[in-house]
Amino acid sequence: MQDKIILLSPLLAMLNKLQPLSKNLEDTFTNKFEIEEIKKGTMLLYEKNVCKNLWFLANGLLRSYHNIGDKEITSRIMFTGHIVISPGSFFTQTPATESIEALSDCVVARLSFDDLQEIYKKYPEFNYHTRIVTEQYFYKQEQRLYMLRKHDAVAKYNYFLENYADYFKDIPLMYLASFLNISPETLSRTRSKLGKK
Amino acid sequence: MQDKIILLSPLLAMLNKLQPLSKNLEDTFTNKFEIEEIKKGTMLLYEKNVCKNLWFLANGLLRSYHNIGDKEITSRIMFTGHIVISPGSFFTQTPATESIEALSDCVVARLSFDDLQEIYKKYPEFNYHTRIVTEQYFYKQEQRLYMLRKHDAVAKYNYFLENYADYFKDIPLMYLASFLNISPETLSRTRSKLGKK
DNA sequence: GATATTTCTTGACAAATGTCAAGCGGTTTT
DNA sequence: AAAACCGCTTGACATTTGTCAAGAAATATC
Repeated sequence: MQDKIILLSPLLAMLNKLQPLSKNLEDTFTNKFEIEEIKKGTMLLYEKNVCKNLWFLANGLLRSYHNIGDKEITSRIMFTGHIVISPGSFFTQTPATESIEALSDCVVARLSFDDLQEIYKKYPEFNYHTRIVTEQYFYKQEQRLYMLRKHDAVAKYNYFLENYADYFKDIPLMYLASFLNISPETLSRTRSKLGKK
Repeated sequence: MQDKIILLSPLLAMLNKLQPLSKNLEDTFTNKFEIEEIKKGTMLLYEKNVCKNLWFLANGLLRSYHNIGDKEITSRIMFTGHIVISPGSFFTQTPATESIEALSDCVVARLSFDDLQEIYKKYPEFNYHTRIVTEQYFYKQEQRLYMLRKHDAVAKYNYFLENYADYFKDIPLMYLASFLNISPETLSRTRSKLGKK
């Protein structure tokens, strides 16, 4: 339990900063989470399954991806401190169109959809927090769209450098390429053209 | 006032379906809106200004766009029944990176950011509704991202046909091209290749 | 209804990116 | 230590898309 509070503290701090949580809410919220340590390569969600959990990524790296033909397209990369779901699947409790995989050993805190609904029921004021958090993730996604619309690989990579580079220190370039929606070869050439910044 | 209720009725119906609004909340919410009839070509928001309003598009077509060099990139197209904001700017009340323009004569209902905050203050239960609505717009955006990651113009156009075509009946193809992140010429050739479906 | 303006299409060409294949270098495995 | 594996780079080439330009078609304006 003590461990749980420590692992969840960044999440709780963020929520309390938005608007202080009552003691009861904070306790209930904390209790519903289950801590899991998962190994690199573990699947958190398989495509076509319903995303029944939300995870707080206390430590590590995750990616979501889907297959097109024989290729894997990485749709998102998630870092320590992120709240992780497959949005369409979690919100509507319908089958996911993507899988979620651990890119490193991770520590995650898992909260089920059903438990979250119970929290909403008992503590309707929690909707305020999740509204704000959803808004934040929403416009981050908007920025990502902005990047993908950039004309060429150089523009995308420069935008990436200015806005995401810090997060990608430990990530294989092949996933970065997929994140930028370009081939690994194009990324490699772009980097050498720009002098490996 | 009667007009206002009629114009807002699809929005109110949607919200009431999520969870019935109290009479007071529904009245306050309705009262804060201002109806505006705007002509094709009117700007609702200019880049670099703060998006201080949310609009319910009761009738018509809007687009948001930003300039890259001497070109306009259409980022979104919004249809009758949509809630319209510039997300990053509205949520954080910071300057917008996009402009919003009427593609046709429109009827919009305008609600200011400040009035919305007052509603949240007086009626915290309204956070439930906006949480759900934000979630919905969030995963719609996710699907849009999915489309933009498709390999080539044919795949994008086919995905568009299956998922968006109904909405785009009255929209010049040049805006559709921008929506798909391809040039108008490529869209034209793609359509003729596929037999103008 | 004639004219002007805008949008769409088509062609020719250039540029960017993807694909396939080979090889390099580091890490892990046995 | 050798072998196997994985990610990265580089080259050659094919494919796709963008760009520029011209004309056709559609729409708006007077």
